[in-house]
Amino acid sequence: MLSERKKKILCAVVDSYIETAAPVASKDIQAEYLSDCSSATIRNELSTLESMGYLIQPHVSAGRIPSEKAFRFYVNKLISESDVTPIEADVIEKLLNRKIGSLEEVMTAVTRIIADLTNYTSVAVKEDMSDTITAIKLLDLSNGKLLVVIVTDSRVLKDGMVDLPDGFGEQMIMRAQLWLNKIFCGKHVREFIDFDYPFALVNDEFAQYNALFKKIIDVLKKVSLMNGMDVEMYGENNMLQHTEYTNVEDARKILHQMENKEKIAEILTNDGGENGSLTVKIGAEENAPEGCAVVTTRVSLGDNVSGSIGVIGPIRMNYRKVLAVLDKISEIIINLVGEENK
Amino acid sequence: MLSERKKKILCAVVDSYIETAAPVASKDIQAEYLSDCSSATIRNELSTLESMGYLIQPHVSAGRIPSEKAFRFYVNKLISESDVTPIEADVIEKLLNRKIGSLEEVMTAVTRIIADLTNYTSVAVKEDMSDTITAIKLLDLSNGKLLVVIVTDSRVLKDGMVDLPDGFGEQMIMRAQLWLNKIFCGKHVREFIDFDYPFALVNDEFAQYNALFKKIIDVLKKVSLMNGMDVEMYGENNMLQHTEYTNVEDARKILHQMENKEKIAEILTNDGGENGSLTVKIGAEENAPEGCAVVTTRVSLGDNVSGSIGVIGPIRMNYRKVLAVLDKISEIIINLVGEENK
DNA sequence: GTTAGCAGTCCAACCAAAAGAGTGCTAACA
DNA sequence: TGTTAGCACTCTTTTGGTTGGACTGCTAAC
Repeated sequence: MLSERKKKILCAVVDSYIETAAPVASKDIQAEYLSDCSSATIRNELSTLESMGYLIQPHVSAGRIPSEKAFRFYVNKLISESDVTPIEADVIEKLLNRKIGSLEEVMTAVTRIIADLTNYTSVAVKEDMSDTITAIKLLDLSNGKLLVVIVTDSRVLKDGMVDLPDGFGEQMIMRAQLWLNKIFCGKHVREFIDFDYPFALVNDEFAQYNALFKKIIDVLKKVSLMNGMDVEMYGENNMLQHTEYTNVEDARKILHQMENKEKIAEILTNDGGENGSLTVKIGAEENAPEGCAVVTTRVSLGDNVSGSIGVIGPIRMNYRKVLAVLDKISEIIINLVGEENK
Repeated sequence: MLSERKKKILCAVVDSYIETAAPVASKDIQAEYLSDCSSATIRNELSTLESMGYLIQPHVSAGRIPSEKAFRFYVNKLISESDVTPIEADVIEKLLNRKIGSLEEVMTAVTRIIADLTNYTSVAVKEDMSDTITAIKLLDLSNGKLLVVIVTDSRVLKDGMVDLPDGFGEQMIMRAQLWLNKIFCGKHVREFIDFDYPFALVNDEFAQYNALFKKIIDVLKKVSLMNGMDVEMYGENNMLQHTEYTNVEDARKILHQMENKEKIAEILTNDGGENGSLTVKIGAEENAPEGCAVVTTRVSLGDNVSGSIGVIGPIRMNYRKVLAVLDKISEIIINLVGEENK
């Protein structure tokens, strides 16, 4: 267990390092955080903190920089003390209130707001656990095309367009629609990832529908590939503003990691957490992208839909601010969803 | 007018610079491109080419690098001699043939293929000149929501979802649909950018429809903002691979310019060009992003729809390859569209 | 008009020296 | 026993100077 003074000094190092990105010297700490004891005392403490694994000294005549363990300690402290300053709460609220619309629109708005406010990269993931098909609608666009709309219990899946075979009149479209509903309603979207066309289902009378059905199933397959997960990301290039990535090679690597949306989505969603809970993952061992930390909050968006909102930034991130912003955002969204379900 | 030898030397400088990104010395040219005269002769020529504005000497004991004027000359020569090598044509064809689907899918596939093949950034823009509304369909999703589908003569606009007011039965939805079609069919999508809700249009009988109509018009507005232009972009991060952007600050600037999709779309579309024509814009004076060049080809996609496909890269770009790829791609797409219209 | 040769310029790399930043240790003190 | 001042020591950063090399421009000869 760390003494109070050690805690104070450790947090001072982290705070200072977050601000300046430079090794922190004993004198700095004395001047800015702990004027009631001398730099020599602080040096002693720093030395033991280093041997405990909290600090790293790049070379003998340099100050100390915090290890990932130190960041972990710092973040735990922030969260446990719920030291989440309600700064800018009203700004966020105003920004968001203007943009209420579909869930997708909220996601887009939220990522933009967070990225702009924090200057890091922001991600939102929506997971749909249910996605049982409740209806399939065929809409004749009167130009030889058919719009296929797949409705699930929680959303309208991205619709696809299909060429209408010659000689398909309104009657036949209605019949096709009936058939499709009979076959697919109540099934789960994910069942179609490896779906082979069931010729047996279609008797001779409906042979002429074959081509059409095949195409519609292709639409279903495509949709099921997305697996009920929507990922929205914004501010990737903000990463380049931060001093840790001074050479282009590093920057390239970071941006490359960001391109893997599935991976990022997994990081955000893979440990449940309660509605409104805040999680922080630091560094590659904790499964964040290399050299990065990921702060996440989870929000429940209805019975079978849940979302994660996150910020990705350098390990030397302004956690205080990020946690505050995410906390506020999740609160607003939870309220918003609550109201809607009234 | 340049002598033949000057042309040869100038192109040699550009070729070499494209390959190595380093100033080109007279000896290099002699060794690799022009062994039938001495380096001293080449030096003389280089000196006059410099005074003509084609070359730049970073310092007195360095070789020469090409100016934008030199690149202009080089590219013009490539295009006029239609020196477009048909390399990799079959690769492109195979890749694309797998992905034929809606125009949107083709756009996505095309940008990915081009970006991967060239290692630059690729953009595709689809412009729709007509976009007259031919039908508005309201689809009851049986969960209190109404799906609004707006069909134009050339495509289905992104549909929006609207809450169904209480007590709206099938009959009323049908009537609303009739009304909407009466009001909006034949109008151009762009008319709705500054559309104020015309209360006068709605007589007392339809007062109850007011709220619904307002929402639907909001959907229309949102759609018209996109102004019939679809932009697809891929490979932004490829820019970081190129040696001109060695410091992160420059890289950030470039990527920041790429974020402005509207600007990029404008660059790609603002001078017409024929079906299959190739255009190259070099540097900021020619309206490309700073430090970049943009190679564009235009394809006609039907009566009122046209597209531009482009590559954005550093001014020191491998024009030969890029021109070849774009040329082939546009050929394939033109064929593809041609077949469909048969 | 072309070329060899040479002087001249500038850059890049290297090294040494000096300055600066910070620590660790020691000895003294409360 | 914990704290502190002071100093020696280490390592980095900066500076300045030197050298070697890369190219050119010019001159004179062909």
